[in-house]
Amino acid sequence: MNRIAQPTEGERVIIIDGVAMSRDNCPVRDVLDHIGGKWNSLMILALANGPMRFSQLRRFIPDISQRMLTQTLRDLQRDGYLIRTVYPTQPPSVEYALTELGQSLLVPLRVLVQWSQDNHPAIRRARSAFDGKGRD
Amino acid sequence: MNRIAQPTEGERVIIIDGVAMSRDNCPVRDVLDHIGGKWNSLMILALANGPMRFSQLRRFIPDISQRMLTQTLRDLQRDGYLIRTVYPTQPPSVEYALTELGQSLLVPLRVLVQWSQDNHPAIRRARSAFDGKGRD
DNA sequence: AGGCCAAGGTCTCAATATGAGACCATGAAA
DNA sequence: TTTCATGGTCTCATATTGAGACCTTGGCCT
Repeated sequence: MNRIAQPTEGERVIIIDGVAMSRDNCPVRDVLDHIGGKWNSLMILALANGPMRFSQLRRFIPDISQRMLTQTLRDLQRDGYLIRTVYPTQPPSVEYALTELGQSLLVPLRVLVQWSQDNHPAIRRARSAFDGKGRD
Repeated sequence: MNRIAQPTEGERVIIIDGVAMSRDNCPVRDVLDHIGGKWNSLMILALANGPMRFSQLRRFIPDISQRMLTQTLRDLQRDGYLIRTVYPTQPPSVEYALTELGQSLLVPLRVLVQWSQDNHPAIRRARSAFDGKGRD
């Protein structure tokens, strides 16, 4: 479960559960850094039950700015999580849909969602306990 | 799998897989926003196989700044994922260890890690395909 | 004795990321 | 004729993060 390898003299790269803790050459950090973005995983979940258009997503996630919506969609498209289809209507409408890769990411995301629901009360308790300790 | 409820006249809160897309009153977004931070989930994974001290973590995750290390640890402690123990040595040493809550978060995180490993090649392919499309 | 190092931080300042909001072209609806 | 919706981009203000100096105490080396 924990391995240590030394690529060059004196340097050690520590790997836990397949996660190299140094940024370079670590698949997991590469993926995590992207889907860990502020809006990315939420966007995947938003598209979970069918394609959506730009403005639709905007209304769907009310607190995302148009700027970040564009950028998040581009990032996810670049990584192959979704496809962008432009329909030549007037004005053109654009549809975003999950790819198979995107769909498959739903599985681990749902595990996380489930965990969050189950443990949210505990987290809230911890938080108020911590914040309460400030006073005396 | 998809429900719509209206808390106040005209307002609609859309819920997918238990994730309300509006920020407020959504347990999942509350949790996700925190563990989705840049260093948070990585830190949990770093502590997966035993407690560690501050400087140890710093060496472990070479590209985190001391500032963010402190802050990330505080956040995780606040949410109850880890405990901070100060040993009254000279100079004092501080140990960070996962709580039960933190340990339990390892389960969904590992699912995500597994997925990342499995799908990293596909993502890299998608990325270079996308970037290649820029030229002509 | 003087200098350096490590412990676990905090403080300041620069770089980067995000948010708020104006703007754009088009065509349909009012 | 003004207005709206489409899917964006552009600019500017505000967060968030990174880089690096600084701090205190004691041990080690010379």
